[in-house]
Amino acid sequence: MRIKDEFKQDAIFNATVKMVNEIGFVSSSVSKIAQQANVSPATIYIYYKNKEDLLVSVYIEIKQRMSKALLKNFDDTQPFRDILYNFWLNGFEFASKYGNYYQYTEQFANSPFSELVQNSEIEKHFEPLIRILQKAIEQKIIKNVPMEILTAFIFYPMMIIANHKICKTVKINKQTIDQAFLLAWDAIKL
Amino acid sequence: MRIKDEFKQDAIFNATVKMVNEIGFVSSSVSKIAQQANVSPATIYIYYKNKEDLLVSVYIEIKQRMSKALLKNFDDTQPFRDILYNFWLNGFEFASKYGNYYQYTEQFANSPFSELVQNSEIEKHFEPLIRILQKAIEQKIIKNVPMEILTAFIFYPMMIIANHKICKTVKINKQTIDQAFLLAWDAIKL
Amino acid sequence: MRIKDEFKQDAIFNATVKMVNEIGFVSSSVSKIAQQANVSPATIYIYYKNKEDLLVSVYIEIKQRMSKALLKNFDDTQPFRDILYNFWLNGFEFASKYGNYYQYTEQFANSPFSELVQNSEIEKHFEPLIRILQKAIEQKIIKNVPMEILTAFIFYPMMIIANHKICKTVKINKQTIDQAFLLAWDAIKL
Amino acid sequence: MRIKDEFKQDAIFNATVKMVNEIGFVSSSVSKIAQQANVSPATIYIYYKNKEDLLVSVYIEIKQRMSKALLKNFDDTQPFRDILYNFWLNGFEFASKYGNYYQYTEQFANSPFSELVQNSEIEKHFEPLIRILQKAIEQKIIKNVPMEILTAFIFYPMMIIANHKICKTVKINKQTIDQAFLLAWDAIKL
DNA sequence: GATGAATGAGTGTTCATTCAT
DNA sequence: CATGAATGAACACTCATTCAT
Repeated sequence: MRIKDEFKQDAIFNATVKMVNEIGFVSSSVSKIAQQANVSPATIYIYYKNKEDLLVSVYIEIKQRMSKALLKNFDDTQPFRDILYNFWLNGFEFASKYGNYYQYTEQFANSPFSELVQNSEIEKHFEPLIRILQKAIEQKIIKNVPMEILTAFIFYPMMIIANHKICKTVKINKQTIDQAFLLAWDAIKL
Repeated sequence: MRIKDEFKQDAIFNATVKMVNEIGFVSSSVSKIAQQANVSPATIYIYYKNKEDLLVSVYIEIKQRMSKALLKNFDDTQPFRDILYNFWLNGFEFASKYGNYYQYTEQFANSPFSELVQNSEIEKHFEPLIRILQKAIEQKIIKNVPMEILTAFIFYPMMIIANHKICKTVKINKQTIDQAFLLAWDAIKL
Repeated sequence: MRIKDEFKQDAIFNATVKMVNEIGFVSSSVSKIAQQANVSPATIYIYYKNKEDLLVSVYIEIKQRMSKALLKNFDDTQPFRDILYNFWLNGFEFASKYGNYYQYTEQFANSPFSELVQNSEIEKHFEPLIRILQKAIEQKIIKNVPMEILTAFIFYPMMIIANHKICKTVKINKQTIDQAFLLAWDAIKL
Repeated sequence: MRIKDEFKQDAIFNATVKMVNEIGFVSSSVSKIAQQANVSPATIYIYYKNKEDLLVSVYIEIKQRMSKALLKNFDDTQPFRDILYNFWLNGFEFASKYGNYYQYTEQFANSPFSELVQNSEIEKHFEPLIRILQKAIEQKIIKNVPMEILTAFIFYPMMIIANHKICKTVKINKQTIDQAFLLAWDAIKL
């Protein structure tokens, strides 16, 4: 018998991201994705139970790659501010390289599909960051506010600014990235 | 000729928001919306050119109501910080009252439909706020960074935090709202 | 607005019977039926909730026509044997005229769909016959055995013999019909 | 070369009968049957040319087992009535033991597949019974009517009554079986 | 012999939209 | 203005069958 073709699975993954980016969640049909991947629609159902499973799986995969990228060179022996800054730079690098991944996750997260994914499933990948944030609170480096508020000022502005849609008018460069980081830092620091 | 029934148009508006909230953009079909509005599918085509027109119109309408709500009691003779704080409170009040509106805009903005709406069309409603932000920059009250960066630390965190999805674990109350405002303020202030 | 086209509904009914007769339950798809009825597949879903509803509705309709035909000239003031003989003749007449109806019911009854139809729903149409059978038992005209056994010797042999498939070798005529009735009569009479 | 695995073939046979009984002819797909038989779909195509061949072969196999069961202890030196009674008892025993076989044949016989099977192919197994029926006609023990009419009063009522579906209200026991036999006998006897 | 991967053609069903009233 | 009937095109998904191993 034939063995499962790793190349095919990858083609389906890429086709899914591409289609969702180009024509959106609403219009991305299984057959269009299949066509983009140069594969029969039926083949998709070998690798994924159904369309929902496909979309969710792609989302989780992206989130994993994302967390991996954002935590690159993560080193909790460094000063807290440096760790955060490194995280910040990683974010912009990832967003500029994989803007399409980001767009996919945004569309997914703002659809009812998102309820199918355990939030904890996603967040566990960011656990190291959460931990040093908590430590920084204890060491009175940053403000003692709920984690959700902290991330609202670190994570989301970064994503918003890095997202290419916003950046039509503003050129993103080292200076803007540093400027933005300063705002984030001022927001949270004690 | 009879005039278009204001009541029916409103029913269609509400049905559209409700359906998108309940079953998402992907599954919201014209006939389902019509059913929810107690109206024939054909009737929708009297008020809107097609489905796209319906979705876009609803989006713009919501954005208008939103800007109106956020700028309530806007008074540019007040100190800048008070204006911003008032804006902040309005945001949380709106989000708690009209979470469904917010969810609709999020789904819409993260879909390719959003490209059909002139960004300026939306932003013009927030023009008063933009103006006082620029004045505050000139007066060296806040940091001199691009407007997009400023809003990324004022507008988006507010929306994120106010959005009920986030608030499963954290109870939103006057204290958290004030805490969050402090972070936003520290982020932008000089 | 257009009103429901009685002609269309009839065309769908006939197309369903015809297709099931020609290519069987297994192969009769909604689109084939629609094509046969000169109608869009979508149109069928205006008149019937789904395929199952279509098949069941057609079955019930046929059964109603069938019972009506079999009980034609039913007159319970006549002698019991005459009533039964009349019923018998009606059966053969119906089968010869509407062999396709019979074939449909057989395919339906021997499929899992049959469980979707209340047996009582069908049997109630034959209630007059059941009543005179019971009276005949009380008057000691026929054997006192369960109703199911009686009908197994009246109804089913008639249907089997009348069914055209059987009759490839045997020519059905007045004589065979009378012969068969004699067997049925001898079977049940006391 | 390995020889075809008798065990596998049997598993496919049983799986086919089981699936058709559980979900009907219409929904019984090759892959579902394969899964039920713990076998790859491709394996089925080693033993059978195609799906049609599978269904037909299973039908013929069942019919063979059936005729064998019904003619158990067949002894044409016995009196005709005893032979028939023995046949009758065998029928009920088989039906109670192998109701699923019976259901399969009914679904098959009432589908267009049945036309693929030579009727003579099936009937040849019942040839001994046919022969003594003819002898009984010559000996003026039973009525001189076409064979199809005779069997319509012997074979079909037995099957109908024995079929478990009918027997929801009536308990089948030795008494009912004997009652029913009496009707059959009265029907055909001279 | 046996298998799971692979697929084009088909399934039942819903879609956005138009039409006749 | 308002409607439900009507539809071709598309939907998600499964089918019988073949292929490479």
